[in-house]
Amino acid sequence: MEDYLKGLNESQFEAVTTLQGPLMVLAGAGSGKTRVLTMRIAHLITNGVDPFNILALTFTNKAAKEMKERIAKVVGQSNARSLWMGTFHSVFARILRSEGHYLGYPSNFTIYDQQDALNVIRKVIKDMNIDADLYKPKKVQSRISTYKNNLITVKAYFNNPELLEADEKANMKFIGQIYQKYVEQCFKNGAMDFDDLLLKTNELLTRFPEVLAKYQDRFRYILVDEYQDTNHSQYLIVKALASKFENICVVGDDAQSIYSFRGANIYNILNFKKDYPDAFTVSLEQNYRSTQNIVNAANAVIAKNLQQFKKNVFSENEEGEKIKVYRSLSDADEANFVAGNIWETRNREQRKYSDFAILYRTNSQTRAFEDALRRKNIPYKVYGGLSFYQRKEVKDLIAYLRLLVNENDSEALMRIINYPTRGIGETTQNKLIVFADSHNVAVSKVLESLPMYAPQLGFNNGVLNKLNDFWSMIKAFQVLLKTETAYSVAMEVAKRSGLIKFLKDDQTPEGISRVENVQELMNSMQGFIEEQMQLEDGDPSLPNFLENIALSADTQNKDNEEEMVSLMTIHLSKGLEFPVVHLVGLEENLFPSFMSSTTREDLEEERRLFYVALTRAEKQAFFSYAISRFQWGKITDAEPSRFLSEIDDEFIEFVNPAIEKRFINNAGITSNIFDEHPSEMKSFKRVEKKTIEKEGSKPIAEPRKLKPVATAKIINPSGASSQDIEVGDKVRHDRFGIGEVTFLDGTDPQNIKAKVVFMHEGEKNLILKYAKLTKI
DNA sequence: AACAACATTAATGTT
DNA sequence: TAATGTTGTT
Repeated sequence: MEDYLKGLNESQFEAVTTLQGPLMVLAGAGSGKTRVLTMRIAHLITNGVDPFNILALTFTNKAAKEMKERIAKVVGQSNARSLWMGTFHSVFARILRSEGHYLGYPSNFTIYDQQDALNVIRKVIKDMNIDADLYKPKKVQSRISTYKNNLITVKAYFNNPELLEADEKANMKFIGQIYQKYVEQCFKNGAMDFDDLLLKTNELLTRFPEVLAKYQDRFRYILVDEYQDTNHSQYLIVKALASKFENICVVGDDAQSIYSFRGANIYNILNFKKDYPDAFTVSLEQNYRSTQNIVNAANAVIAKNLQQFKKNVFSENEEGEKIKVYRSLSDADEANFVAGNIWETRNREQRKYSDFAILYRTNSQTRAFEDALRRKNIPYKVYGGLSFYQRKEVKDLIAYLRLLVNENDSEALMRIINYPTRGIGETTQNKLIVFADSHNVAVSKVLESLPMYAPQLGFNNGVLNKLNDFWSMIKAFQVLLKTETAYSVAMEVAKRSGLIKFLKDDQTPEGISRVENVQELMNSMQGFIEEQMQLEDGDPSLPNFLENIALSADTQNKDNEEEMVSLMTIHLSKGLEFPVVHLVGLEENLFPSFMSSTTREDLEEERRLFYVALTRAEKQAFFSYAISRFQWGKITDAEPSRFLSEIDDEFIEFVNPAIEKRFINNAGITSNIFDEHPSEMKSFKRVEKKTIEKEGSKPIAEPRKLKPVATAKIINPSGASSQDIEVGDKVRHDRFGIGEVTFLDGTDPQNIKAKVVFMHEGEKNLILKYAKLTKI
């Protein structure tokens, strides 16, 4: 037996060695899925399959890269290299580059990311002169995305009475026209958005049988990772390609389908057996990652979902500790607890900071944790968020580079035609666009033949010269591109366009960081080029670099070496594991998200998300929630997430820091359910809310007990005036009006909370720093 | 054209 | 609140 097959359990072995025909591998969390996938590919190659004939589709670029490395270790570099492995988007972008001419696309088409696409949509809506309040660009964009993912082209849309009617009813009757104009604009620009990469691939394979045959023949063995998160468009591509040999292996876990907002269709995996009646199914049910307690708790929650395969995920690891649940007063409080707990646990158990992760539902929760960690001098790293390549200054430079590669990209052109400012103003720009539109040519074509168009454009000589200068500059860059490396061209662009100088003129900290970001872009480019040069079939060209950054959001590599706590959204954490996980913000309307509380499907997805989060933990998990949270610019009350009540008591334990108990008692809230009757937790949701509201709005009987923990200074953000505030003071608030301070809490002057009973608005928890109270 | 003041919106998740 | 877009002023 081959070495790599040793140590596989029975079902893993089956999944790895069943090479022919359709196969579905249901891989529970932590069941060694990646190992199975890599070993399976290695096994294919060892058994004489040419790597050239294998297509492996992953969910992220990172996953592809890691897997490739692992495969290379088994079958050698050269074998691994000729594999086709990558995300749907990157693999089919590559195919479209060589086959796009069938559809009228140039091979150098630009890939628009979400933001680029949104900008185009904004302009389309503006040009149509329709009510921008009704047609929110983001909403329109997600509509269009849904259509594309379901292969509803513009034509199909207008031929579909149901859709037309639905949009009319939704007061969105212009959607179709916006869709049409958007598609036309992208095509004119020689650009595809993310959804196009899949949609156009489908079009290519459907309309041109010879192309389909070519790739069917090429991809004799197809593997799809994270199959539960594929959308309809992806499903059809896979189906078409696999229909000849039917050597299709899909791997996934229906319990971890968390991307329906992006069009993922869980029925792709649930119905796999219908698509391939002969399919063989293997379930990987043993979890090697987590303690029994964690696995059981996760199972308890996911069991509430109706739509799923029956599985029995189990662990034979140690039983492990119960999951500790912390209740806190505010988001800041929660963050302080988590930071403190990480510090203590690290010391107590001799752990590294990199053993810890803080997982949250929304990116906006990051800030509080960053603050708390920084105060305690705990090193941390935030993953995701605004990616480096989304920053304005970086996008500006990239726009130049894009324009060099694809002149037709009018988006890029207009972005930089007057940036840095070179006297080509709004009026001139508008005239250019209108003219180009009405003559049905790209803006670049107008600039290209400026002398010819000049009489009709009616620009004065000054403007003409400026336009000429700009375009000659771009042309000069293009010439450079033929002889120089991408890096030196970019350097030249940055300097000669005046971009660097423009940025350097701004000596504020933000300005300086912008210059650094541009430098960083250059560095990453240099790194990319070096990496590509080392590859036998590498491609260090500028177009390839641009494609790479367009399709990779996961640019931040997880530095395992670094001693840092990881902060990320649950979505981002999929596929990762950490010894200790803090799952935070477990509140109704946050997790589950307020957007998801309406339909059962949405709620089930939130539950799967919870399942994913909890199963990231190897040894210990901590839950936390706050009873009030600062969001949308004000403090809102919150109640614990329903998911907490879905876990049996035997797996969790409620703990609260002493200081908080004091607060609760002092405040006259008789909510001691956490301390004295843990067995009543099942009903705490209803009980607690009522208790707080009822007790909180009562006039406080014994004001003396409410002696302030601290006398706080009102910290006015402007710093202009600050005054002392104490319990009993009458205060005025911008929005809530006049009220009386009934309680103060907190020792850190930056973070003092006040309970104020307002005359009309009732009781509010306020953080002094933000509340801008005036003493009266 | 550049800047400042003002107004609005946002914050489920991402290839 | 913070980030972004819009309008107004010079």
